[in-house]
Amino acid sequence: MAVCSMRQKKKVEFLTEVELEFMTELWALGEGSVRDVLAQLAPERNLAYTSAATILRIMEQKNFVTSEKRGKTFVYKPMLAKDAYQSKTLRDLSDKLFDGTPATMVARLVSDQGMSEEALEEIRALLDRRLKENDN
Amino acid sequence: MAVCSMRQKKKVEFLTEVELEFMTELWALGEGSVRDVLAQLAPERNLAYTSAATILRIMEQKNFVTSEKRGKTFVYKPMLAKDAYQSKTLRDLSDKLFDGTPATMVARLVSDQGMSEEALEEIRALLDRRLKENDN
DNA sequence: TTGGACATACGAAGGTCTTAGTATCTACTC
DNA sequence: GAGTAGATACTAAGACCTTCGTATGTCCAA
Repeated sequence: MAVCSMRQKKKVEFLTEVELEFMTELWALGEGSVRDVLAQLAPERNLAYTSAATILRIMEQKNFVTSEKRGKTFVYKPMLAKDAYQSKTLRDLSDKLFDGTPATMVARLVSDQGMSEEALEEIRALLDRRLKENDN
Repeated sequence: MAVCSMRQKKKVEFLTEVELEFMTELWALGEGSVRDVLAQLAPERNLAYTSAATILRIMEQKNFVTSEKRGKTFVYKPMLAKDAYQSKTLRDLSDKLFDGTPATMVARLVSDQGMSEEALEEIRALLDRRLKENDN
């Protein structure tokens, strides 16, 4: 039955829904215990302590976090920077839903409503900087 | 046991991995039968005909596609435009991984490698157009 | 009308994910 | 040393996903 979990033949690449929720708190905190993470969640989340502990333990098995015993409790720390995970996720999404052309993705973002004029300006500034770099 | 599948209390929002794979082919084809979709998949995919049929039937239950009997076979058609699904997905990703600020997302896309100079130029042009519109 | 080719419907196996209960461990206190 | 509080480990239930086999249905030709 539970033959899996021991070794992972296929490298686990992406966080599940709940794992992302937890990782988001860890990214914000830098590191934290089960209780720390739990405290960050919305009050209406109502997740049992043992559930949170299980989730973090699994995340460690998947090498998304490391743990360090401090006193009698484990403190968990992300092994994956948020930036890096963002990039990885975008690459994946681009491949699967945007024909592998990230430009289409940006185009969709920019042409959709929901971006302020400042945000758009900011992005253009970024692009200009980037294009200038490439000239060198 | 199988209490589910009959009615769906929670509206299904996103395609699963395989559903996205199928939907991608349907978007490309416009519409198609089980056999049509199967033919579009990579040869090494080796998916049984009945599996493909099951997947499409489930997608219909979830209202991702509609079917129409033509002769003795069903022809399936997307109920969701690719554009719309792209937008929806980006919004979701922005909320979950980019603190709800799409600009961060574009920034990450643009600063990561993997975008050609042409693509960058193209996006800048798009932005310029967009910003000009806003001025009116 | 019977057989064959091809289609759909259903059920089930095996996997992962989420959640939480129960058991166990550890350290401190009285 | 026994008890208690708080932590971790284990097990399991229930939901959903992917895949496919088997059963059933339909149409056409000989």
